[in-house]
Amino acid sequence: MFKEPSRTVGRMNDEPRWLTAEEQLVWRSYIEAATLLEDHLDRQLQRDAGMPHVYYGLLVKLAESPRRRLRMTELAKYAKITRSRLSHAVARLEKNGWVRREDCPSDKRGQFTILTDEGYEVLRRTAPGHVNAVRQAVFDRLTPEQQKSLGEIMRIVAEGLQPSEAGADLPWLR
Amino acid sequence: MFKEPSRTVGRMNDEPRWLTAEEQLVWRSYIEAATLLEDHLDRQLQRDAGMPHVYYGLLVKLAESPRRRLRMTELAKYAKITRSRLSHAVARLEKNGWVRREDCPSDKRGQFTILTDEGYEVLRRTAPGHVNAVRQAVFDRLTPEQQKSLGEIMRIVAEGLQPSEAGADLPWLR
DNA sequence: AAGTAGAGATTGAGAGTTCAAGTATTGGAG
DNA sequence: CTCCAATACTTGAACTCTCAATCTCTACTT
Repeated sequence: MFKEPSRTVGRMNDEPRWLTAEEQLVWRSYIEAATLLEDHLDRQLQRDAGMPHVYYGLLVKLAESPRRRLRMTELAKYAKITRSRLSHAVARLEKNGWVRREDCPSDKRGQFTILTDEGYEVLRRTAPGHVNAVRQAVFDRLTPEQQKSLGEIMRIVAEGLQPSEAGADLPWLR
Repeated sequence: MFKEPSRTVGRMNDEPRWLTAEEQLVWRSYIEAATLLEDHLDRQLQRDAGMPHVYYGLLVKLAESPRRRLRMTELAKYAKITRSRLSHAVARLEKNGWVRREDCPSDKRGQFTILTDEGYEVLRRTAPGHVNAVRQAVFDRLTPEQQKSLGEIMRIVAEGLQPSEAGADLPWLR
């Protein structure tokens, strides 16, 4: 990405393992596609649903949850965002009337975020357009094998970046 | 993602083509990995280099360019970001002394962004850490086949989202 | 029964991004 | 040569995100 791999022989090698030419191409493709895609979906949803992609994702998670509600921390975990970011997001969605908060009865610190009927309606109205955008940008262009492959690859990458559930209490084993 | 595919037979079908269960899993994995990864790299670079991932990418593009300079529009195109975003970004990088501007002699509207020695130095110092982060998060976890596959897939997706160069003037052929 | 470390969530300020509108310049068309 | 649509880039305001507090409440621990 920035230097040639060193051909150093016969001595300690502190040289970082630079990306090979092929790896660079892969990485570049990834960055470009990810940037363009997120950008594309953000614009699509901003235009058609009045919110960025992340916010849409939050509503989807809520819609899929029992009683259309989730605790903040849970929602944050599912959406892979920080609690702080979620707080701001929910504040905004609440202002839109798409979501409302409710105190958790069993834990006074806790808050539920609940998808309102209005929020559900927004989702119902805009989901088709969004699915269509995703299809056009991704699935319609890939063979079934590539789709499967993409799933496996991204699952691996995601797992590597999570505070892994299993064995989380046995940090010395990681 | 939100509804079951309809089994409608024998009439016009306006029903959007919802994602199948497998497609949903793929998409979910993609979103999660992409979110976690961008987040991870942003944090890593913010900590070690004092800038977000996109800004780092800009410096890299400049470093790779002849005379370490690029026209704004060009740089924006390479980095897949809008000119507006780039303007703000360059303003910030300029304030850091990592980049400077120069007027284009042949086109008075034009501006070059030029990587300063100081900017180059930041890159030299922080590149190893960044490459390492990328390796750890991505390449070290994937087989060579998966790496190749990822490259092909993302190249396809990226191409689909670009204002395709070739035939751009023959929109009816697209 | 306090005392306290930690969990759940929010806040505000600063940094980054978007969108629409702005300025300046260029390359033709007539 | 004049006009003007298109290009190159910038700007400001509104919005979003991050980071470091902060606040409240819970669950121990002693």
